Amino acid sequence: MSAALDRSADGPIEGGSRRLILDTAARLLRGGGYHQTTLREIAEAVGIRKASLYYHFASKEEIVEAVVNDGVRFVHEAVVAALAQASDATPRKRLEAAIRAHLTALHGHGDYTSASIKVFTFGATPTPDSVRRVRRAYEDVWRALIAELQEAGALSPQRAPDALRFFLLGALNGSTDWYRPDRFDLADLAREFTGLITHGEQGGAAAMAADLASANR
Amino acid sequence: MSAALDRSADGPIEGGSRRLILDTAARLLRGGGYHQTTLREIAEAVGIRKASLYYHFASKEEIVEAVVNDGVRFVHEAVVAALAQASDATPRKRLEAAIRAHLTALHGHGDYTSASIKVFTFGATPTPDSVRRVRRAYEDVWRALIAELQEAGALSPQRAPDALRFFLLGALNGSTDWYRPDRFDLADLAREFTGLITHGEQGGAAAMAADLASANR
DNA sequence: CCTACCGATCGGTAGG
DNA sequence: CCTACCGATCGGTAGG
Repeated sequence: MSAALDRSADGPIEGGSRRLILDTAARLLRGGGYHQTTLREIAEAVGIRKASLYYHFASKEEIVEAVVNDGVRFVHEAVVAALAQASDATPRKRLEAAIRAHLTALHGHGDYTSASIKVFTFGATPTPDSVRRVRRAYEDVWRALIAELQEAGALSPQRAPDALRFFLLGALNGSTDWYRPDRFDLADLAREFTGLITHGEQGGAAAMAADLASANR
Repeated sequence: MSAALDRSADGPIEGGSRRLILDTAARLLRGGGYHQTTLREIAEAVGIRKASLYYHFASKEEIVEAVVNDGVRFVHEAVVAALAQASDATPRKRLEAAIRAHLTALHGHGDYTSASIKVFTFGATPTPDSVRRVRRAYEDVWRALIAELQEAGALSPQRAPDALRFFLLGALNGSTDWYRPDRFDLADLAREFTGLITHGEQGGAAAMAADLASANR
């Protein structure tokens, strides 16, 4: 939570109120989406009256926007960190690290990330600009990674990068509809998914050669 | 529309009323999902009063259920038909035909199919049994196809079939979030997606050999 | 298929 | 952070 957003000096409010509201909203949005989640539910779960939410936020949309952006930023940072840590790994391993980080952020931590996926649309109102910006920034990470992997030969250069990105992110985010912690292991899933798309038209030989070249540099 | 469901003999109702309601509901559900779409909207778009909807359906849920099931059945039949027509093709071509049929049904015909994807959850009420059955029946088509392709070597037998199915169907259905007719060609997308997952750990050589063997039998 | 109506609930505001 | 209230709208029903 940034200090600029903390209004604890402005009124009858303790430190974590705003964050508590967002935590609660994230949990409910994750389950119900935009329209199903009501301000009364959020307020009741927090332990305050509904009208009190308006001391912290100007509207329902502002609450949802904050949750969604936090969720995407969290995945974004997790993937960037994983790629930085795997900067010397093979292209394949870098892809696997990015996929694992995305899946882990999506399922392993809190509710913000899942809520972000669930709230793809903001109902009748258009998607806020800030949300589009934050999403776009994260997509750029994958744009760059896919370009890198295609150059390195770990992903077939014959595949259209946009289709590849849409396909992969769609498959990863779709996991919110079927993933169950007791049934899947996130590291296993990441390995499976990486194996699924790691070979191009030329097949595994080229990718293996690329892996070796990368490991030796 | 089955004759058993046509109640045109029961009251002041013309032939296509029920179907017109479902067509309209499908269009609105596709855009807004379960909670955003209201009975008033549907009625107004049809040109009747909201209360009149209850002459044809017992509840909002019944309308949505009919749309969702019709949508899944439509994709199901399209994919089965495509596979039947490609029964002599290579495993790769069969997969591509199934993917193309799924994408075409999803984006090329009416609103039922997209509405089915959009209405993944039925709000607070649990997903109706009929919906679960219809969805499951369609998943079984992919279960069988994936098993067939893994046996034939077109998909790596090292990949967990369930993860593969979730991954692929998630990616295909996620296309409702980004697909634009003016930007993508469905046949091109199908070819891209097929190329993406068509090679296993052994790489393209094994798959190519399998294709040749299949083509020669 | 209609008019008329229902209680419940929605997001949001007034005023403290 | 509260009590009290708002108009609008929801899915659904009565009765024809």
